[in-house]
Amino acid sequence: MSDQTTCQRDARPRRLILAGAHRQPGYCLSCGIRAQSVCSVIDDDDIARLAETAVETLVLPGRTFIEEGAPATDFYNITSGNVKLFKALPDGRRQITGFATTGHFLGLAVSDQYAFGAEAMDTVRLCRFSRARMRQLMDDFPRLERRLLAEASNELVAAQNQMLLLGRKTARERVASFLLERVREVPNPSEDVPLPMTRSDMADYLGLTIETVSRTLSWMRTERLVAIGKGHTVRITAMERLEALAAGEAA
Amino acid sequence: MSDQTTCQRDARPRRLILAGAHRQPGYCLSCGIRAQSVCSVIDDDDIARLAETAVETLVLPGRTFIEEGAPATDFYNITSGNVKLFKALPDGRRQITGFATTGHFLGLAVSDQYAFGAEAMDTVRLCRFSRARMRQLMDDFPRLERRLLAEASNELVAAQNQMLLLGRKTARERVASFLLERVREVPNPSEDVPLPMTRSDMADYLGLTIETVSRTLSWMRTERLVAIGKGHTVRITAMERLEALAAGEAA
DNA sequence: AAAAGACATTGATTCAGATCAATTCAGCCC
DNA sequence: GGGCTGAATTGATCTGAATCAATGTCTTTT
Repeated sequence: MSDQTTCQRDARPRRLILAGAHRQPGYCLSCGIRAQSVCSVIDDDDIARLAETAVETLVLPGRTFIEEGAPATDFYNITSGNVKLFKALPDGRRQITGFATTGHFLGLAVSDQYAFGAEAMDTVRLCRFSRARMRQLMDDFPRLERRLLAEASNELVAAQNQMLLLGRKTARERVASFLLERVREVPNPSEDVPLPMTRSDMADYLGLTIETVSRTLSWMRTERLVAIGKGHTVRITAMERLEALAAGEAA
Repeated sequence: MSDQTTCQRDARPRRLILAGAHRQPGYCLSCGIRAQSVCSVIDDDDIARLAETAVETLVLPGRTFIEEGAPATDFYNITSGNVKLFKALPDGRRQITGFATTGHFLGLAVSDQYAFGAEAMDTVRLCRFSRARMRQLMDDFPRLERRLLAEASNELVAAQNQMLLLGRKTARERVASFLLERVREVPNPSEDVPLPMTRSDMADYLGLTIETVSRTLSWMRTERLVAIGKGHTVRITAMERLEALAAGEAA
């Protein structure tokens, strides 16, 4: 993380790598900076062609860096940090469609407008490509396209799960599902699960109000399903029952 | 449509084509039968390698041909007909995550289980590939992979819209959004829009009950927003107002 | 044409979650 | 520590859509 300061265009990296799923350290495909988790190694000889159009950006917490409906000019790869993706209605109602973190690609759209907004939840570092550049990169590196297709497929599965949640699950089932989704982010299921978002974000993600989220968490505490810790953490204390609840198997 | 009877493996087609978005007639990539709407032309010389592993299947109305949670062995391309995709909870609650028709690909998943079920709404004709075969096809024909990525991107956008609908829209807004989605399927917005699904399907798609769907359509009729025709058709009579309602701009 | 069955509409009532309204709590900055 | 501010919790009440319950309308079968 020490050399993860700004975009080092001139400092030729040895290998050019994409931040992403495989969680091994390497260099960002676009800007060549060292990133924490990466995949899709591309060999040395390609560097010259690639290290050109790189733009690395630092986004401050709370900043909306993709505006829903704006012309979709760029394509992003998150190098570090957490992002919430959302859609909104004119009267302010909001639906968070997902959370994205290190390695995620954003802005993949066939349309010429962004279909969603994106806001930084903490300090976010990302690499920005033009869409033309992206197309070129996909032509040059079929692995990138394969990778994007895999990511899109996974997101589609997640989206289908979320549709089931929003369309058919009760408040308790929704919160249980959400907590289990968060648990999958930590290595050990019995340790504290960080919830790096506000109650308002949870509500907008789950199609509920902050009051209902709060009440439901309180209910889970009295039912000994979870222990609510200080500073936005939760520990699961009855995994089986929580899983049954999330799956809609409750009485 | 005349020669669209069964899979004609031995009858060598002149060109091998993928059913899909471009809406031009041609031959199915996998089995070589003539399909109504196709794209992604692949040149003659590839036929020998391709026409092998073809399996064409005819699916009767109401038949579930992809079972949620079953091993994801195959990959499908719909040659004709309409399909509903859904997820279900153990107690029978159901969420339809989308409708698929001619040209759609199904079963694209990184996981080894199908994330959703698929049921034929009418007589459906489809081509089945093994997943190994699919991988090979993608290697041989980069256009196919490009095409799948575009389709996945579009579906992702649709899924995000649906999440906003399910999480934050009222019953009236949901039904209005649904009708406008259907209108986009017909060439002329003022003509009759077919609704080839039952009230129950609409309810399971919109996260409502059949009663609420029915009541809402009746309300729209009395408000002169739509005219409800015989045999599952609707005509929009106040497009502007319906669009405002769907967008959540109502008073 | 009548009977059966599935689908759709309409009405009465209930209820889960929203809304409105106070507190209470957790950081933070002096 | 003591105020300050935004977030979270808890309580009281309301309401949109669900549920329960007929009734009506197509389609298919014989």
